[in-house]
Amino acid sequence: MVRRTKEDALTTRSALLDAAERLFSERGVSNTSMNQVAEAAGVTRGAIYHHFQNKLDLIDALMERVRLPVDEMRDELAQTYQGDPVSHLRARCLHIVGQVHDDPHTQALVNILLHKCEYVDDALPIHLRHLGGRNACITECVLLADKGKEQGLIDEKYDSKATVIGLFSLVDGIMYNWLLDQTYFDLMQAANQAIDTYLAGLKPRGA
Amino acid sequence: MVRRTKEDALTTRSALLDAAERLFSERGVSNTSMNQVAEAAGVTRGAIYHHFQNKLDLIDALMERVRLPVDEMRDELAQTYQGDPVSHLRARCLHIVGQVHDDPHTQALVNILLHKCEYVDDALPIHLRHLGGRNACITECVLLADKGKEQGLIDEKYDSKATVIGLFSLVDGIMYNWLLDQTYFDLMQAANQAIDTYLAGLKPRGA
DNA sequence: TTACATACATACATGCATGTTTGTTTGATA
DNA sequence: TATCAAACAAACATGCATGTATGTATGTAA
Repeated sequence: MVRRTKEDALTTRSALLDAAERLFSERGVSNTSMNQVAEAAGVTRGAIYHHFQNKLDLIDALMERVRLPVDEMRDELAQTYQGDPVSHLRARCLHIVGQVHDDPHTQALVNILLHKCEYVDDALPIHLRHLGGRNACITECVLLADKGKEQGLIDEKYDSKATVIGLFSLVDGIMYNWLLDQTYFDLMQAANQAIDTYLAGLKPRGA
Repeated sequence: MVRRTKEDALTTRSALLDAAERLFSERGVSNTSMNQVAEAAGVTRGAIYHHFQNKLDLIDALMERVRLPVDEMRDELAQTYQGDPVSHLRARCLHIVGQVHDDPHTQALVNILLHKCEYVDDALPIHLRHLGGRNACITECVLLADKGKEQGLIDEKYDSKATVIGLFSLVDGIMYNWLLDQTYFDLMQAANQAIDTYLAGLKPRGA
């Protein structure tokens, strides 16, 4: 059956994205063929190549559809936040982890990015978007860390950029390992304790 | 020219592993064909299929050749270490990072594991080895963390397993991000500060 | 020196993934 | 209502990756 109206076309497109997201996350990007995606969506490859140029374009649309946590974090960072900069950092990190924990779309996409695709030259545009968002987010958080140092909440000896990179790496690493084996530990508990530990370590010794 | 003596065969095998390690790390596992590996090693696919059953077997041999940092860490953990448990943990984490930083083979393999292969069912045996080593290492480090709590070096409120998972995730995340873009930050500096921060956060508040 | 096994190269068969092109059915538009 | 374009399906062409089978030259042991 051919979908005819524009709404139907959007339904098809959405079904294709859903199928791709699921299959990529389950079986890996390069291990999933366009035909498999089409079949899972109940159409043929003709539909895919009508809506998307190729597999990369399909992945690009996947990332376009889901706001990555770091992007959302940047938006919220722009808003005012009552509280000290360190609490602000903690809230944002926990928000990222929470989104991966609770939102299936986000979880699938992060899983794809961390475990189900290879960082090769062909996929460079996709990874550049990933990296670009992260770096911009880091840059903004460095300002927060600086503010924390000014307010005496973070020890002067710490370099702010390294501080933020460490914090983000901690969050990345926890999600990375949890997505590898979700039964091995509880994500939210581990994230809460680890972030608390790290942030506690930032305090000046005298305080 | 055909290699004839046993030594020559080992040379060929080694050249194949070198080529595979380089190509996989540069262009991704599923994006590199057996033919490309053979050509890079100066032989034909016949040589590969003589030495290895298939691509998975080739990767398996790659991992067999290089001792992963966590495996080495387990060995060293078994040895006696003068100093407190927390310093012990710090030294081991920095050793892992240092090995990735300094040893090209280790760096290539970790790069492959983190960025250049997809965690799909087909590659399960390889990833199981990876996970197994990590989990065993974590189990041993949990004992160290417990000892740290006994000695009053680590706050009682922290769960030891979560403590170790956080520490390992921090190390994983830093290597993960550094391998993504080695120009963005200095690995050893970031690792040193981040690990120090995390370990400092483990101390009891009163201390 | 003969005989066999090793260490490959070469050739073959197969299948699949991709990209493109063409065809068909309908909705939308004038 | 006639026409055009959208939304696909279906068929086609191509290339590559894999696995295997065969061939061959040489080291090695009896």
